[in-house]
Amino acid sequence: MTSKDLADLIFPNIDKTIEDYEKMYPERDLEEGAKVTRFAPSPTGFMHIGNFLSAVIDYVLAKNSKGVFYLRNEDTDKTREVENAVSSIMKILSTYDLYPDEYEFQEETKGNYGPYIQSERKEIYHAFIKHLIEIGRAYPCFCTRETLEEQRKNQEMDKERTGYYGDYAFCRSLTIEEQIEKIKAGVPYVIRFKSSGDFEKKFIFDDLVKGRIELPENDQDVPIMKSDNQLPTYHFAHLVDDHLMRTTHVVRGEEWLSSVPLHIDLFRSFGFRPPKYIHIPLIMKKDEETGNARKISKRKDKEASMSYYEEKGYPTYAVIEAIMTIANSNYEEWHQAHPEKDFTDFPFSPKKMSSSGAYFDLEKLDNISKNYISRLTKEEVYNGVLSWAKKYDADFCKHLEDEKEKSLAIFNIEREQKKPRKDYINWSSIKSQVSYFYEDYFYEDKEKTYQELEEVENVELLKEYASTYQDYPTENEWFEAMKQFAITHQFAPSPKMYQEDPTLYQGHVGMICEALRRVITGRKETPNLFQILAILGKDELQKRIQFYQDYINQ
RNA sequence: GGCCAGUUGGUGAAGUGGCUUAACACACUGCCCUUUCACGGCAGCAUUCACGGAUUCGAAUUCCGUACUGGUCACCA
Repeated sequence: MTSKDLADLIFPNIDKTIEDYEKMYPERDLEEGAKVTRFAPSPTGFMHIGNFLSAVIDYVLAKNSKGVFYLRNEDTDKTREVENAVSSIMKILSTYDLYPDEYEFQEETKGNYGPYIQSERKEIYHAFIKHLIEIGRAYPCFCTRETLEEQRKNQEMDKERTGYYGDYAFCRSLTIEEQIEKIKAGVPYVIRFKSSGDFEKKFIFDDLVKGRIELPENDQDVPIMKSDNQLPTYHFAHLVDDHLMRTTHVVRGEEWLSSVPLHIDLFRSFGFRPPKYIHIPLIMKKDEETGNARKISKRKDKEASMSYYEEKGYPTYAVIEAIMTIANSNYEEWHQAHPEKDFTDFPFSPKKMSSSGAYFDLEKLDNISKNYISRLTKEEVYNGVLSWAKKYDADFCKHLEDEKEKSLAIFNIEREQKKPRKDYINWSSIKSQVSYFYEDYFYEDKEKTYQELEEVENVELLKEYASTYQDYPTENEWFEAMKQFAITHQFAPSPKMYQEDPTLYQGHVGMICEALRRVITGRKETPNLFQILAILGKDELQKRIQFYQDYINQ
């Protein structure tokens, strides 16, 4: 009996060889230096911001070098799989214009290196495992979970390193006859990789972010194929897929760093050249309770999920910029210097990436987003809010559509000028900032509209002002008229004059403006009053003053 | 616990032996502008780079130790 017999017994129907697959998936014909990257999520239906970071980096790396960015569905753990997970991932990627060059679900972009769904690659994995068994680098292991658990406890008690290695790798020393016998008897088994490392020896490799890393060589005989569904574990799928799909750069979270010696051992067992590794820092968050940094968690932190940014209505570009800033902190500077360039043109450098965990700063995001929205045209803002409202606020959406011209005018307040107003943080925040413009919201509930204001005096004066109000072509003319109105009612035309001798006046022009602002908007703080008046118009102005009077007289 | 990595202001960070009396951005504070808010302008915000020691004419930058934080040690990725 030889290892060949064992391999044939385990995989009787596998007849393709490694060479066959090498021919089927040849080296990619790309320009010198082109990078092939992949985004390889497991279909849990949840897009973590850390995953997104790696997707963005993958994308930039590929685009930057005229390479290929592909999507691979890592669905080897069928117990965690969620329905439609991949389509929701695709949706997020496309929201941010991160279209994979290759993936399974669309004919025109289906690449030549598929299938891109791991559960459909079983045969390929089996061929590779079969080869490993034949050359004596893999073996079936019949240990039950219970015995392994027990062994681990014993190791802990003896203060030994835990795991399946050395003398603890019990099934490693089974003879081929014994192995065949057990398989024929139907004993369940996993396939383990026969490691070649020595834990006492140092293994040195270069990570593109972290630089040179020294780790112990791998001496663990890790499972590479599961017993129940015969699918590979992550480690083995990584080897087979990234080799056959000709990935040049593997971008993943730093939680994988310590398994690199295993992965490289795996690559070497086939004589393959391992890809370059880019282990990116985890995205952290300050824990409220302990004050310590901790990995951002999908259960506790709403901002861990990419869906948060969509619900809040952050413009996609703002999110990209915030993410790119984590990737390389000089991104903002670069983008300011090259405003016409796309983020994919950014010369991302793994070396420049911080190697410690980064906080994703929501305040910074707000700032980026604010600046970004301030640079948009009124139409762009309108479309942004509208498409957000379509999904999340049907009522507001209706107002936007029914009163489109007015809405455009609102969004244009203090916009078409050198330094545009910056007060919209994201699409979801806009409604509350502009609601008073819309009659339905303004007149909905007197108490609510005026709840935050102390009483405004001089309502009669405002009424009189309203009767003289007309459409002024410029702000200057409006304010001149306002000053004139102030003077005829013994108000100073400027606060300075009033302050010089308050006894001469009833007040100053600003006080009238303030009163007016409060009465017609229900707020103390608003944008430019002239532009608000221009949008509302004389009739509405008078109506609102009357509304206020009814409110205080009731 | 073993192994690995990280530690620069409130935050993200630049910085790889002298040009650093530590860049930039966010946040914060004060003043100015101003009919409110926002914008904008000006000013302030780490005499110091977790701590201790060593190397050096010279260290945030090199080395050693300590502390703290994170990662990893699954038939999960």
